[in-house]
Amino acid sequence: MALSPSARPPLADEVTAKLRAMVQSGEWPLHQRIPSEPELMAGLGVSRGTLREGIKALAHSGMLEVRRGDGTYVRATSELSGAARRMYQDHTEQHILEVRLGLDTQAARLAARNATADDVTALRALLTARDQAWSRGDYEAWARADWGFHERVAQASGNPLLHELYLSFGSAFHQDLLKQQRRPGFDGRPREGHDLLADAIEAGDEDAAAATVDRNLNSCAEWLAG
Amino acid sequence: MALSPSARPPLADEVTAKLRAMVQSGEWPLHQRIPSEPELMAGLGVSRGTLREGIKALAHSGMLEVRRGDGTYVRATSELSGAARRMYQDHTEQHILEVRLGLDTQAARLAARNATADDVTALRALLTARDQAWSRGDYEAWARADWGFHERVAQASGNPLLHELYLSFGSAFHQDLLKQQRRPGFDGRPREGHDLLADAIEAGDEDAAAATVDRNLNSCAEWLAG
DNA sequence: CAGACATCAAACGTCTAACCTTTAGAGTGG
DNA sequence: CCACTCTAAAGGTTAGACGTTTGATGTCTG
Repeated sequence: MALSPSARPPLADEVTAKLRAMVQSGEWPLHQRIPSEPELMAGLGVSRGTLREGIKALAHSGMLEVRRGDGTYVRATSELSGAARRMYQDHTEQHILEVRLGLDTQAARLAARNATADDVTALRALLTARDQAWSRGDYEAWARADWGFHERVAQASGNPLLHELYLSFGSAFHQDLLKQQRRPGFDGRPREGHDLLADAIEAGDEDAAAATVDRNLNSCAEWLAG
Repeated sequence: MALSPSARPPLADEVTAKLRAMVQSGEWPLHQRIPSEPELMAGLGVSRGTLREGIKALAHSGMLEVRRGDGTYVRATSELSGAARRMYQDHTEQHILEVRLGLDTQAARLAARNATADDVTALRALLTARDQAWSRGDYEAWARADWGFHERVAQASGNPLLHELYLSFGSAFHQDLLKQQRRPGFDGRPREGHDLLADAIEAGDEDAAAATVDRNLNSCAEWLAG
């Protein structure tokens, strides 16, 4: 009798889901070590093999990193980032930049449509921080602020999917950013582009926002090629 | 002798890589069942637990589907699709469409820049097939041709990363397409938009190509909202 | 006291072997 | 021809054992 509410989902999948929930809920913070396998076995009431299947699934997707002889650490809060990072290794800088251009342009357009006053305030603050960091030669802070600005634009788009995609590709984008900045003669203070984008977003001018991003990244592409 | 170039990577990871290679190389075609666990154990020379870790990693990413009591089947050729599909469940139709608009627009622009004569020929052929399918009321063929057209544009962009991303999101995009077409009053023959896009690509007019996609999808969005 | 080295315990990596549950398909009887 | 039964195959799960790596502890030496 099929009364059986049975057809129960594989235990290992439940384990995977529970582990993912622990990470996404923040109970296991980023960069921190999670409990050892024996502890989790006891806590979840499953055998080691089952538990390891769950762990490895998340490890493979980049969310966890398992270090032999040491422990297992949280490396990302989303599962896309792992796959995205792996894809990156197979593609050139130019192709990455082209994809980013597509996402960035759309994010800017939507941000112009949907950004709140808080969004605009945050964007302005990040631009100020970016400028100050450059002035005092703090490259790391500069990169963080620059990336923070772009990521905030994606968030201001009001589209969670776009935002998450952007975050997932973020690590790679950010790497490119760092690579750029180390080139001789790079000037990290092109306020024009970023300020214009913030202006367009605040004004709600979608076309201007999109055009600004387009101009910024295209010049960036030329600079890379040159 | 720790010079050891050793520090060999986990065996399970090698297994995962080998399985992925089998799928991506096409040796294990889509929708087909892969060898059983005992066979793979013998073939790869690893224990069942190790093998299962590799399989489950790919299963979790959506590339394989493991059916208890039956076997394991190939469900996708990329690992992004699984994560992408999962993300889809958490987002609305509108947000999906917005992301697609960003990717589609960029694909069209790049296609106008890089498309070969073969690309254009293929695009024209797909449009013809699309039109004919609509005429004879073959919805499935219509959807297939329509999706094929868009996917071919992404391919013609000459950007493998963009193409792969597009393919990864393809299943979900296609689902939306089918949902649309079932609405009463839907006219699947808007040749204008698609033909104009093909024209722009053939002419190498980037701005026109991007504008055409923008117009098409925006009207589509309005139609969905209305 | 500082640094190099030896040692140990903890944690993950892998293997073996068994038993359970589910599934698809062959086989059988109506 | 259909429905039922039965069975072999395949994956699901568990248990225990041993190997390997890593980080930390402790000790010895200069």
